[in-house]
Amino acid sequence: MLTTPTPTDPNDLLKLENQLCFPFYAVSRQLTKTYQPHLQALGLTYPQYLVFLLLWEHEQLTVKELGERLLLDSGTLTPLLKRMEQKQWLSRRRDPRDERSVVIGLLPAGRALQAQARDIPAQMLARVGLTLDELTTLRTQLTHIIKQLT
Amino acid sequence: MLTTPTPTDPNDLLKLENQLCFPFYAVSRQLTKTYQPHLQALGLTYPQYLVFLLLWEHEQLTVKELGERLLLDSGTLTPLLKRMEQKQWLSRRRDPRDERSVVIGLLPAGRALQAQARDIPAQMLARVGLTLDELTTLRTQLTHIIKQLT
DNA sequence: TAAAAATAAATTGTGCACAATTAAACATTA
DNA sequence: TAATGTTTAATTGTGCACAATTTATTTTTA
Repeated sequence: MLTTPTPTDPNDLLKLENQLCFPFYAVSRQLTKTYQPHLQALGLTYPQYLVFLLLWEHEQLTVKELGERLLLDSGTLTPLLKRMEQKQWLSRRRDPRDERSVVIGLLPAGRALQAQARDIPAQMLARVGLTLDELTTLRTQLTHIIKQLT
Repeated sequence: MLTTPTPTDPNDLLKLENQLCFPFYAVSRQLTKTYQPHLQALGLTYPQYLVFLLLWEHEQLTVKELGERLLLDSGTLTPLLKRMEQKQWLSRRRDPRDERSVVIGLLPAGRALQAQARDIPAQMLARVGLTLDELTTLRTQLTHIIKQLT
């Protein structure tokens, strides 16, 4: 045998179908598009929805804390939060005890959106067609990859 | 027993940690960041790299075909391809047999990049720390989700 | 405590992503 | 074949993402 056992083209790894990362990139964008109609009804974007998920749970968080949890920096968050502030959904003020920090606080109009968002997760789950088990397993794997890369 | 068997807060589904989609969103962005140093060395962005993966394999594709494979529309592709054209990596010309279509063709400078990109997939694979088996299984699942959502 | 280092946001500039609209070419059909 | 409808890109406008730099504040250290 002079040929290799599996005569693989060395360029096979550079084909789109063999990429690991493209499926992640594609799924992420398709998921965001699937959220679109639900979120549009509330007048918010997907990243803004993520900010609300945290604020509905915590009421108050600094920009730094939001950034750590969402893996976003101030270059992304500052303009995004300013847009949300303009809609009276949240407040932005310097922490008096540390003027470097900006504290983001949930306002009544923002709190009121939670009720309207309540059914979104279940509707999304139905749409992707995964069982709760599959979803949990997948989430564990993804969380592990995130930890690996961060 | 007056309480439910598993007394779950109805708002639990609206917590970030219980989201399906955030991990996808986060993994996708972290992966792109991990590509960054490799791609920067070649002077290209991640979406531009994806275009090259297709052109290295097919030499010529219409904007429509690129869009179908990458799930991107002309609003994204047209300016991206114009930037790649400016770097002499590819050509853009109308199809003489159907003037509606624009054919993207690989140019020598673009073809030459393939050699420099050859090691990127293996380095990325090592970086994410998945076995080839895990990767294959994951890719199958993701491809299924994409089909489900598209 | 004065100088140096570190931290937190904001700013600047580039490049996607995508919805919505427009324009041109082609196909269909009345 | 003229009118209608469809297809393909390009355009316009908004909102992320992120690298790199800047500014203000706080902490550390000499």
